[in-house]
Amino acid sequence: MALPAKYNAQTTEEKWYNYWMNNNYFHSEIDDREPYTIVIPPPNVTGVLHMGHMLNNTIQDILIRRARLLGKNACWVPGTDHASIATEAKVVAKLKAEGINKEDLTREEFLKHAWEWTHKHGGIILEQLKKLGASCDWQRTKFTMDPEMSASVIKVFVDLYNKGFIYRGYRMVNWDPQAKTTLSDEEVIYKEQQGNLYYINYKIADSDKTLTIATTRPETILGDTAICINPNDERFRHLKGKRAIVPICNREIPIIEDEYVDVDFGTGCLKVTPAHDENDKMLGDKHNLEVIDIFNDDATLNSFGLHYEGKDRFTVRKEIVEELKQNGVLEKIESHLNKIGTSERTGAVIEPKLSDQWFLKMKDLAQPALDAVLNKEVNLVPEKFVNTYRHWMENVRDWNVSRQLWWGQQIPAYFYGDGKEDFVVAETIEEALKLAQEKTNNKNLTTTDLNQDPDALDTWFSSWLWPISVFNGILEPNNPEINYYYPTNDLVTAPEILFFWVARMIIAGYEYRGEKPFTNVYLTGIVRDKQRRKMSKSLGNSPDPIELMNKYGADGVRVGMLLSSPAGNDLMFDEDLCKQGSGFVNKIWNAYRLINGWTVSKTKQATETDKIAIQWYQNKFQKALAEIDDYFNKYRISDALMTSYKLLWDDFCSWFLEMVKPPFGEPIAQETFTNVIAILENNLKVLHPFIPFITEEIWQHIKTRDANEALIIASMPQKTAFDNKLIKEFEFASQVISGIRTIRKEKNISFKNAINLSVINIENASTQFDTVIKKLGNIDELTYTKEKLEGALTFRVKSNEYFVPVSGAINVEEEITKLEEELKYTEGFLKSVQGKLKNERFVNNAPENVVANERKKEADAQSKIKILKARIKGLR
RNA sequence: GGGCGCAUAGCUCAGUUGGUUCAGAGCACUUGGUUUACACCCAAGGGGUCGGGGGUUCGAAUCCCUCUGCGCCCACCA
Repeated sequence: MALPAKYNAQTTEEKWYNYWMNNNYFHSEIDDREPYTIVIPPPNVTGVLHMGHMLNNTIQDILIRRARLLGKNACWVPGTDHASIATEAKVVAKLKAEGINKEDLTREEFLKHAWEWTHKHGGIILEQLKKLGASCDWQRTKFTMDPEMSASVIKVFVDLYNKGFIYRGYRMVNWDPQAKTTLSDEEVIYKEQQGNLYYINYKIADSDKTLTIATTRPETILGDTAICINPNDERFRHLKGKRAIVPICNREIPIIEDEYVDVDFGTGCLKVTPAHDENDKMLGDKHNLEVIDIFNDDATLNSFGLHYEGKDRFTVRKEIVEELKQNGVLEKIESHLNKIGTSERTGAVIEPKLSDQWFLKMKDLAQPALDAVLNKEVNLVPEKFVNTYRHWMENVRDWNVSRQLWWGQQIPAYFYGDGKEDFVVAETIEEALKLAQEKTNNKNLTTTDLNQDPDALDTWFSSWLWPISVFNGILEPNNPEINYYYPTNDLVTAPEILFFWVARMIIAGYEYRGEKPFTNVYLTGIVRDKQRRKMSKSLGNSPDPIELMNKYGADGVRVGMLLSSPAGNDLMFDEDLCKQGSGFVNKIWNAYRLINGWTVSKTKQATETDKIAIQWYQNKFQKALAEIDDYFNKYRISDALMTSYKLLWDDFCSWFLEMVKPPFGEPIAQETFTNVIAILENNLKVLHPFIPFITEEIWQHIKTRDANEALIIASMPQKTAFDNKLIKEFEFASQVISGIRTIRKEKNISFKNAINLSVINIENASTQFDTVIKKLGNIDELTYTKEKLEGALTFRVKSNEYFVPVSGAINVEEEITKLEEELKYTEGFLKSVQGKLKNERFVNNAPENVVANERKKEADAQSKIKILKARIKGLR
């Protein structure tokens, strides 16, 4: 059947994706085979595909398709994350645009809007992944707020509370004044910012003296409840036991002493604001200081802000500096570089704030997860992340799991009174009531007396269960699915979420399954542009993946993504790489067009060239297969692709096909053709994980197979031993062919003109590739001789000398110069080898085989020099 | 401030436990080639003091020290 000259990626890719889907090839069910499981890092439900997803999911699809071809029961579970803060922010913004304030809605009303939004915009990203070719088991698609997923989260919260791991604490937390919620430490991004250090004079009570403090946040002086000095600081001995007066509000505060204060920083006097700084809180607790919170939830000042009440903190900073200046208490302003925390989601500057929140004790839970990585039950790839992981786990801090949001799992804590301890934790309100009745000894308590904590749980508190909950392993810990598919095999994700997610999944795995959640964690790099900038929406430097796939085909983009992304290293994305990818697809297409165009003869015998070519390629293929296998074991996917790429392009197309290609107009022997097809099929299998569409297209086009089996579910070629000697001999022959080509080029001898070739075979090179040399070099007669051929062009491969007799004079001077250059090089080489051998310490200390090798090199060089000298002499 | 990592060709990167004249790949570049699959092609080439300096060793891109320049993670200096 004739093939179109141009491969149409668009229509072909859509065709085969539908075919795979219709035949249910992505779906996995429990059977006798060994399972191979990957759970997708669930993207935000309302997100759209970006280049990071492309890289990530390309790798996952390669792994899953390869496992499928290797005969495993491959199961790739897809799904999405409710992304509480990000999604809620989007919904709030959308409502605002419609003139609706979240504050004016009830929780139920707001959630209705949120679900509408989710249903409208959710899952787009999963559809986009299909275009990439992702062979996920879509029947298993999960969402972190599916009923049983949420129920798992609630069950785990209650369980951890009952085990004493979860507690409620009044603590300094990271407050995002824009989203009006707390954040975990990991959600705070520190940025360097050029700010100022303000020096402010405080009056000392009952004295006309002052003291000067330095602060970066002058607006917080209204919340000051002490001044702290170092007890060892001689300069401030006179301040001991005194009191100071806060400017503007004229409040009298104590001067306390603590060695925490750095004598060398600022003025050595520290103002203490326990409500708005973690260290100040520590000092406050230690010295029993009053706590004055001066901010509202949106970081405007409250009534403690006096005449600044209602104004934003940054506005107040400017205005208060003015006022201090006018009052003459502003000593000076210095420029100061400091780090400020910002919200990962909203970008707002974080305000440390004291509030009641829920925390998870991490220390004990983290231990098995730390051990698992250290003793390699769980492998991090690349390994350098082990150190980072260990450091974090050894210093892990308690996890603030509550968020002042509505979108997410509501915390199953029920309050029945105003006291700090007047609450119970239970999976349902009925159970809560029972517990509350017991706790209060009040049988008259009803559900209307119970108020559920309005806060929702951190998104990561649901996603840390992902590898378990997608198989319903929390609610039904003994169901067959979880027992079969868990632990999963590989996790492919970005290093940015190593702590957010990966570490916590390992923790949850050990706590709830007593077992690791996955064996290998492959951490991909960050996708950057050519200027090394991280690709992001705000910079506008990220190409649209869908457009890329429209332009280069999904196969082309997959290859493009991989061509330069070793694990853990950032990937400098360059659209040209996709072009190279589609070029590769085109190359395969054309190779098949060639083969498909041959006429096959049942009577014609396979030629000697055919036979040796097939024998060589089969060995070469096995060698490549072993290499590819090794690369996959090391998660060096790009290298595995490059090996497959060169195998197809160089070995298969440039060498093999050229060898077996029948002369123009002639048919190919049936036997040879059958072998060519088998070899092509093996290549398609190897390439399928990388470029699934073009390979399936060609596979399906070949009509010679027995069963109507799809490539996606075929079996990888069996690995066998290979003859490395044969491969080496071919390399030698290919160098002879290169030599002929060079001569042709230098002397302007067209390939169409056949030439003769004579050889003095000192290396005793094998003759089995002679017909190949004749065919690819267009050699008429290939003869072996003992005598050099005068007046012929010459070249050498190792120590063999090749002669091409030509009519017309050769340039003797040119020949001599060439020979002399080679002689000089060889003599230099010999000298360096002999230098080594003359060195007694080398001969005595180096291993025997190394010395023997040097001796062989010496002998080879000596004989080569002899030949070269004779040759030069002959020419003169 | 603490910890980890990187520096090899114009670009992106390989280079196992020191041992072939070990300096390599892909892309890019130069030159030549198209009636017979592919110019998204074929062939032949050029190109690096392995960041600087010192040391260990018979021998260093590889091990040690140091300097320089980057990157990442963690951390409560107002």
